Amino acid sequence: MSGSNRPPTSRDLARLAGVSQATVSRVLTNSPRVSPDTRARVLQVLADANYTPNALARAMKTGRTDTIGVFMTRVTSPFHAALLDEIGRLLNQVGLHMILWNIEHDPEESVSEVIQQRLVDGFILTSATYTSKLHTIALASGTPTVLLHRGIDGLDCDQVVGDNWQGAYDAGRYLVEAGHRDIGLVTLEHTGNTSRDRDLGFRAALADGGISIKARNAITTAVGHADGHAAAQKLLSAKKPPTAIYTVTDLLAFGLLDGARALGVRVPDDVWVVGFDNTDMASWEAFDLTTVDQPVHAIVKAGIDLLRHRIADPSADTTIISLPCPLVVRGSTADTVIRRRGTTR
Amino acid sequence: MSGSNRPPTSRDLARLAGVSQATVSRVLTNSPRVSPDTRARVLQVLADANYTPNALARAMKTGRTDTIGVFMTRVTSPFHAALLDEIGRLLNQVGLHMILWNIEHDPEESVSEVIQQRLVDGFILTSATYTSKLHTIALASGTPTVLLHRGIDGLDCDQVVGDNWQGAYDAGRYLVEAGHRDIGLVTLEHTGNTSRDRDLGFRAALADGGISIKARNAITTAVGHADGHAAAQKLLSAKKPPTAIYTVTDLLAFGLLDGARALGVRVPDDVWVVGFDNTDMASWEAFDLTTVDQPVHAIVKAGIDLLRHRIADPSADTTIISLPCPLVVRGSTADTVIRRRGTTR
DNA sequence: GCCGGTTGTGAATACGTATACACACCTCTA
DNA sequence: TAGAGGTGTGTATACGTATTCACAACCGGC
Repeated sequence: MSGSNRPPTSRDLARLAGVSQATVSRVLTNSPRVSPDTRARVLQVLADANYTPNALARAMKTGRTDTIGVFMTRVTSPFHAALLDEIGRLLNQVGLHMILWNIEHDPEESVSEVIQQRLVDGFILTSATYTSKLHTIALASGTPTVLLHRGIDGLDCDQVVGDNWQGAYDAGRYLVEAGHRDIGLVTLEHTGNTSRDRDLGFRAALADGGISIKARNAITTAVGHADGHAAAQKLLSAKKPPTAIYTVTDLLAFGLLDGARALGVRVPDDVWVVGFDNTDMASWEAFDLTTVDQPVHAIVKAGIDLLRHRIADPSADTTIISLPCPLVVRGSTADTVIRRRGTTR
Repeated sequence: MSGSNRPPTSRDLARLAGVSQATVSRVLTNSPRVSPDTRARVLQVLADANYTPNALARAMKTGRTDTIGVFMTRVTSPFHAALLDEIGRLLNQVGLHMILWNIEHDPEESVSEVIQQRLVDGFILTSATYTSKLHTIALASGTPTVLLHRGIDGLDCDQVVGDNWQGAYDAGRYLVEAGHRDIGLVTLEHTGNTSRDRDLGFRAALADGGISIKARNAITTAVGHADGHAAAQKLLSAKKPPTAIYTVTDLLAFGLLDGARALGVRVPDDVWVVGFDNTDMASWEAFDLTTVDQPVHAIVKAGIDLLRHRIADPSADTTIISLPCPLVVRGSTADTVIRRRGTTR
C-alpha cells in the first residue's frame, strides 16, 4: 500500500528477468540488438514492477534532460499568461518538460547560476531587455537559446517576434485614416525592442499622415492596469483631450478604459482606444477593445521548432523570424467603421 | 568568446588547484574538515573558472533535486495565474526551482510517468479532483506532496485550502440580510471540494434565511468567461429575473457582468453580483466586483512550509489547514450597504 | 620518546543509467 | 569444413559529484 521503499532500478529488474542490466537498458532505448524473446520477457517484468527509469541518471549519461528552461516575467499579466500557457502546451506535445523561472522575483546573479547548472537542454527567454544580461549569460553557457516575443536587435541568437513595428504602424494609420488629429499615446520605456517598435511604428504612421503627437498627449509609464488608469486621468481630464488613444499593451488599454469609465468618458463616442496584444480579455464586453493581434501560437510554435533544431544541431545558422500582427477592430473604435468581431487565437 | 566547450568539472578544478576532487567537493559543501589555506585556494580557482556544480550529478548523489513539481490547470485564468505567480515567488525565496505541468494539456498516463521519474523533491497539486488519480499516484510514489487550493476530503495528505464553505456562507448571508429573496446561483460540477463547498455553503446560508433557490435560477456550467456570459443570458432575460446572483468564481462573475452589460441590465441597480476569489481584476472599474477573498499568499506560504517540512521528515503527521475567506464588498452590490473598497492581497 | 586523538587530505566508491567492447554462438559461402 | 560476418548478450566503464575509508602528519600528556 505504501510502497515508499527505494524504487526499483534497472539492475533489480535485470536480476528478476534473468538478464544483465545492459539488456534492460537496451530494451528501454529500443535498441534493435535484442531478441524478440528477451525483449518480451523484459517488458513483462518492467510492466509488472511499474518501472520508470530514473530521469536523473539517464540525463547524466545522455547529457539530455528533455527539459526546457523558460524565463518569464509577470505571469499574472493576461498576455504573459497566454504565452506561458501556449509554451507549456507545445512543449508537452513534443515530450519536453518546462522549468519556469520568474525573473522578476529573482536577482540576476542567482538566475545566472541556474543557467550554468546544465539542468535543461535549452532556454526560452520571453522578456529580453537591453539591460538584462540574461541572454548574454545563456548564450555564453553554450546552451541552445531562443528569444520569444521580445528580441534583441543584432544579437546572434534565434529569435521569434511579432512584427511590432508594422502592427503599430497599421494601428496608427487606422486612426489617421479615420480622421483623428489629436491622438494620445501611452507607452513604456524602450527597455526592449517590443516596446520601442510599438511606439516608433505608431509615431511613423502618424508622421506619414502629417500628424505629430503633442508632448502632453504622450505618456511614458509602467506596465500595470493602474498605470493605464492613471494615464486616462491625465489625458482625458485635459481641456482639449485627444480623440483617440493608443496604448502599447492591452493591459494598459484596460486600465485606460477603466479610467475613462471612472471619469464618465464614453468609448468610442468621446474617445477611441486601441491596444496591442489581442488578449482574450480584449474581446470581453467590458473592454471590447480594438487591438493589434499577436500570433501567440505561431510565435511559440516557431520558437520551439527553432530551439529543437538548434539542440539537434548547435552549429545551425541563427534564424530571426518576424510574424505579422494584424489589427483587430472592435467596439472601442468602431462606431464609424465597418466592424469585425474577430476572435483570432 | 564562444567557450562552448565542455564545462569544467570539479575534477578539472581540483587539478588546477593542486588538490583532489574530494577536497573541492568538501569546499563546495562547506565541510569543516578543510584547512583555511586550502579552502581559500580552491575558492579562488572556482571563482576564476566561474564554476557551477553540475546539478544533475549532485542530485543523483544526494537524492535531492531542489526542484518542486507543480501541477496546475488553466494558467490563463486570473486566479490560477495569481496562484502560480505566488508559488513561483515563494519557491524562489527558499531556493527551490519549479517544474510546471499543465495537466490540461497532458493525458494522465504521461503525467503519471513523470511523477515516478524522481525528478523533483516534492509535488504541489493545485487542482485535485475526485476523479483525477494524480494525487493517488503522487502519494503512492512516496514523493512528498501537498494539495493547495483544492483539497480531497479524508485524503491522508497535507492540504492547505481556503475555507470555501464559510466564505460562501458569508456571501449568502450577506445577500439574505440585504433583503434579497430571488437569488441566482452559477455553479460548477462538484468535481472537487472547492466547487462543492462554494455551492453548498451558499445554499446553507440561504436555507438558514428561509430562502431556497428556484431551479430555474441555479445554473451548473463550465469554467470560462463565456459560460458566465451565457448564464447571464439565461438568468437575466427571464420574466422575473433574480435580484442577486452569486457565482462560484470571479471569472464566471466577469462573464456574468459582461452578459448583463450586453443585455443592458444595470449592476447593482437591477441585479447584484457576487463572485469568489478576489482576483486583482475584481477591483477594476470594469467589474468592481464584490467577492470572497482567497488568501493566496497565506495558502501558498503554508503549503510550501508544509511541503518542506515533509521533505525533511517524511513520517510527519499529515496536516490539513483551512484559512478564512473574508467577503470583500465592492460596487457590484454596494448601493445600499456601507462600502469597503478592499484591496486585500 | 611512545601513544591515543585530532586534523587534513587523497584514493576509492556509489548513485542508476547508457554504451563501447568483448565474445560466444549461429549462418552462410567457398 | 573453415573462416567471414552477423546476432544477441554480458562485462566493464563513464557521466560528475558526495561521501566513506584509509592514512599521514601533527599534538599533547604521561
